[in-house]
Amino acid sequence: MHISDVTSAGDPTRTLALLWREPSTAARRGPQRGLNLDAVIEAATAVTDTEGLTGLTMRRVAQELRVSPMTLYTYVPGKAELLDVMLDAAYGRMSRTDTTGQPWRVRLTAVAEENRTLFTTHPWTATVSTLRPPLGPGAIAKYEHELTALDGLGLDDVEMDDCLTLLLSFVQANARVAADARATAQLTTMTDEQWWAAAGPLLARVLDPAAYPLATRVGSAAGTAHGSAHDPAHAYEFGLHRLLDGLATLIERATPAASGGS
Amino acid sequence: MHISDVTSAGDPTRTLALLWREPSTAARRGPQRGLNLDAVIEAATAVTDTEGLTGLTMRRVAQELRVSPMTLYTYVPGKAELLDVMLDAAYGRMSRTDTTGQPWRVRLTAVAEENRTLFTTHPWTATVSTLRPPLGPGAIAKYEHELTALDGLGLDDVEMDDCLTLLLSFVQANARVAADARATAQLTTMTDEQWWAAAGPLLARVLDPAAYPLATRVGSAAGTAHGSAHDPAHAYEFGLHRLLDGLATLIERATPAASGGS
DNA sequence: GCTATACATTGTACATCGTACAGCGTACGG
DNA sequence: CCGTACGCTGTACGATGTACAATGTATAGC
Repeated sequence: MHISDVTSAGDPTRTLALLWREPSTAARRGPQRGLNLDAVIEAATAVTDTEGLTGLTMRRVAQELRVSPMTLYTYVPGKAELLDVMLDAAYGRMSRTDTTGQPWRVRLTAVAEENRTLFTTHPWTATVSTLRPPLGPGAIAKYEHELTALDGLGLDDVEMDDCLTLLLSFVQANARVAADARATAQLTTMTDEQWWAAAGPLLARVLDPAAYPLATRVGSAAGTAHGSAHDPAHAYEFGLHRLLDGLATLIERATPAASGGS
Repeated sequence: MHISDVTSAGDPTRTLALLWREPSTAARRGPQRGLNLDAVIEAATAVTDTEGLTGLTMRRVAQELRVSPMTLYTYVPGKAELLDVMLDAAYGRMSRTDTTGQPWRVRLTAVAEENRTLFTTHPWTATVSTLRPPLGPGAIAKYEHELTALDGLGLDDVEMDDCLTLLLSFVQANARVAADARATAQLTTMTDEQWWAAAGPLLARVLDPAAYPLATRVGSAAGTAHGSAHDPAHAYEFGLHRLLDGLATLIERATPAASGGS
């Protein structure tokens, strides 16, 4: 039922120490640790990749590591912080294409594509809120990299952040739909196509086409065009083009010389 | 912890009958019903408006109606279907401004604004997945109304749906941030400003500005420009303008005559 | 009017979650 | 060599959605 979780729900000090792997100050006294933070992150990520955010439970991760559930709390203060470090680690592992010298459209498309790949390989990353991002090395490196794609276009600092936020928000929104589709399909054991195939005829019985002419016409046109009333891949292509067109009027006003390719 | 839920997780037949208020075929035999579906919807909506989606529990709604939790199952097959009818009811109550004759930019801005108002008055509507929308009278009326804003612009049916989807997806993504902010603030008893105020200095200690020049410069510029690293209202204005600019190149190619206002 | 039946309502119960807490055993600092 | 800090674990609690059986009520058919 539940799909999305919050990050950074814990104490910022503790979380930041975790993210930046601050070494423990005091000398270790007790027994050897059987695991380490990265092992926990890896196991948790593996579980969540295959079973979704609903599958991410402390018990499940512990089982994966052949350890009692409570043991995880030795390495992580709680589930929220675990999600934080998982996210930062995923950011850190993203591929970062060097597109210096290329037209800005190519550079922004690459940024979008890199995030799209992240959301594809780790669908759960699309559904967590990044309002309070994990301020770890991964997230910072990602931010730095993505800003370079917007550097030298005549935008001021705030505009650069605005453009990046808009672009990433679009890619994430698009990926959420795909993630939702997967989660819902798993939850209801019914794919989207099956659901629309079941709901469509039923709807036709109660729906008066004369009362809602546009809805019925456009709805069925869109439904038949892509498979089943919504095609994330098509929406991505369409949306990205519109969005870049929209950024173009801003960017080319700032630097009339810079004409983006494609 | 959990913010987002899925709609339409139940049997489409049962859900559609509920949405369209199909009268029960058989004659009523047992005791009088003490409530009705709309009362349940109203109570559930009131609870969720004030306490968020996490506050929406069957027990809580039942308590509001001074009834045992299991009683709700007389009026609704389950929580998923309850969310469906709640959403459709909220759609049905949305105000629909008549903007016929106005320039397309004005019309689309009105559509965006109406949805923004929905997400403001009922924040939870922004966080539920509408991949499988509640196909009730409210949702259909909303779809019909919003499509009229895109009618007569020379777009084909699929393009109309594409444009609307993109626009609504943007408004929803923006509203999700605001909803997340509220939920996180409630969960951690710490506002966004407080969180950034706590995390910022900590981050400055571990972050090397030389290694991440753009991130530190742009990050702090954006942070000081709006209150705290992200301002949903600003992002909305900025994004909507870019998005309409992007749609302009599509629309004005379709109908060179149609020049949008603003 | 009487009874059988359909239905509204409810208390109890179960599986699942995160995690607080106390106990147990280990290995290092003095 | 011993006290103590720390890793690890079993048990337990409150919260969730909802299945199930029991209880009571109002109507249909006679």
